[in-house]
Amino acid sequence: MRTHTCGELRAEHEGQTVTVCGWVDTYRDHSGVLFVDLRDRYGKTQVVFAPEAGGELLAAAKLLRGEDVVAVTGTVAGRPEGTVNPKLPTGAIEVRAGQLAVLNKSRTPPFHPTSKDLPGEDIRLKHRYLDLRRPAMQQTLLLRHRIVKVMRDYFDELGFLDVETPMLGRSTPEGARDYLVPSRVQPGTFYALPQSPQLYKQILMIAGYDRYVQIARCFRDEDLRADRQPEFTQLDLEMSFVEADDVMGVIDGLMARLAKEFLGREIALPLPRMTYDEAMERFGHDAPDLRFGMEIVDLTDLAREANFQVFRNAAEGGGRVRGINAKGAADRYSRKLIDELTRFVCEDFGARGLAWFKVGAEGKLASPIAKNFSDDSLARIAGRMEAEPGDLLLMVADRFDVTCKALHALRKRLAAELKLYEPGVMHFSWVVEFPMFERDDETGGWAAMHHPFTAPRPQDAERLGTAPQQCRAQAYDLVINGVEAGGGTIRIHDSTLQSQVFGLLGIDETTARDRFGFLLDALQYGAPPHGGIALGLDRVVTLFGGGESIRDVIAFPKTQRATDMMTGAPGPVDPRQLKELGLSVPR
RNA sequence: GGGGGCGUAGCUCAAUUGGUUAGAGUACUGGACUGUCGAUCCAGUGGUUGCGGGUUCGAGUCCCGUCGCCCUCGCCA
Repeated sequence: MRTHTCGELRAEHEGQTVTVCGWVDTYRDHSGVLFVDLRDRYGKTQVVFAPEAGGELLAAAKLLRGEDVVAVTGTVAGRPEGTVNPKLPTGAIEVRAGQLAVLNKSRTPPFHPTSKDLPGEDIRLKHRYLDLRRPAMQQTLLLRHRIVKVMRDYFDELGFLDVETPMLGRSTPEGARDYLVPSRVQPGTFYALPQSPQLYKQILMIAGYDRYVQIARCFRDEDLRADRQPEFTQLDLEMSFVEADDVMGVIDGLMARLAKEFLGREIALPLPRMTYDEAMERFGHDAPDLRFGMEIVDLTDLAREANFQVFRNAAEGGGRVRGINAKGAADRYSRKLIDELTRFVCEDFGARGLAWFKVGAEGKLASPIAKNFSDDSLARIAGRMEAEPGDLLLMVADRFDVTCKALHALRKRLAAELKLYEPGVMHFSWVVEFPMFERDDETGGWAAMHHPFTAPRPQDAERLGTAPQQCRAQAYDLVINGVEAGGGTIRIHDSTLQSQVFGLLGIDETTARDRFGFLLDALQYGAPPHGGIALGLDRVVTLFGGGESIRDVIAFPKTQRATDMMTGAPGPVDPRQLKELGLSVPR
């Protein structure tokens, strides 16, 4: 139908007869002559309807409106002097129309894809077919395609095998809430959509497919965020006969290739690594944003000697007093703004208060609470925090985990407000040696921090029975710009050890056999040491595209209430369908 | 489940302290215009101020409830 796209015609095509197809982007009717910018995903080309081609053609063109789909046959011509448009790649030429076919008239659209005013996201989602016509969305989906292509090529070169795993699996109550699919054939039973292909890929290792990779769709029925959708995509991989270093090395190589391809940057390998404990100590979070400093400083020992009760009580009660130094920010934060920061850490992160000092001209700390400290004490705090005139010092005294949450949130917020990093910069790193277990607030028992198949470090295996809280896992998270881009572990390949971990997690033998019997069995038939990782593809694309929300890198995302505004999903079903499935819905 | 923000014309937004007939740009419709490119100029259509209730002489504005979208805490092995 078409001979060229709307993005490819140049001066060299002058004189050729061509047919271009696309959407009417804009039209400029000068009565005697009419211009139409025709748009497709490759670009825009100006089409001219002039009287020489006949009054009938011009009359037909006058009826064109935005988003009509047309085919135009005409001659490529250089534009008259002074009318070249340097803003368009095709701006040197135009197509002098000889024929016009209106392939499909458009209703007046609720918004125009190239309008400068972006409509609200709900409108964009409802009319996603219009939103996806926007050049920015098309570029993003192209970026996503190219990233996936680089990934597939990379893993193919390394001998990885792409294997598909089932979408209809078995529910495992651990972890996130499952999406369930009722079985018609066996009423009252349910499949679960995969939260990840975790168990299948381990089985593939046991089956001898020593390098597996998959771009896998995953499902988790939890509340949504800007970086969380109920269905999302993972780059999932697993390797046999490897240690953590090997898996991280493979991902290092992938990140280097992506950085080179999409940022035009060489990044130094191996990517920097930091232990979980160090990350919590220095940044208060297991996915620290390393694009800027403003590290957390511990003041607990100094607080113990201070007269300030809040600090003293925290320090002596087993808590911690820690702070951050917002360099040069004293003038930027008025008393009112600091009150807002206080409200922020208290209401959102459970802190009981926010202590602050502004560093004056001679390095003297000024604050409503300064009177509670001796000059010597203040000087030591200033020294510890490397305070200089103009700095703003912020401190939280509380349980360790509360200081982590509050200071991490503050650090993130201040960095954004103070523009502590360049928008285009990307920082890649690993956080390693996560704890095996964390306390489950509901049951009071132990819960797996990553998942129940994670192997402890060899030197920690014997502490499983004695000091589980001290066990560190062979786990590694890839962190990009303070975002957890992916995570993985070396798995347990020994059924005895696996049973022991299940036991610690309060999964008794009967339950374990019932749910994971196939895995425990498989582990007894020659399971190689293995491990892997999964990257959140949507997040990776968002990061490389410089966006804010993963909804913008997903063609058809869901809203915060997990609905699809275009299709209306989820929706009610016919009672007959329920009956077939043996289901009844309470009203 | 909790906290916060937003909701006014198809779209993007405005509307002073609660005060007369809710405006602008754009889109759309009609007209003018033979080189524009965010075309321009003239005219016009277009409103249950998300929905429901309340306070008031009077509500887009204040109060209560509710719905929707977004951010966030919890949640997310």
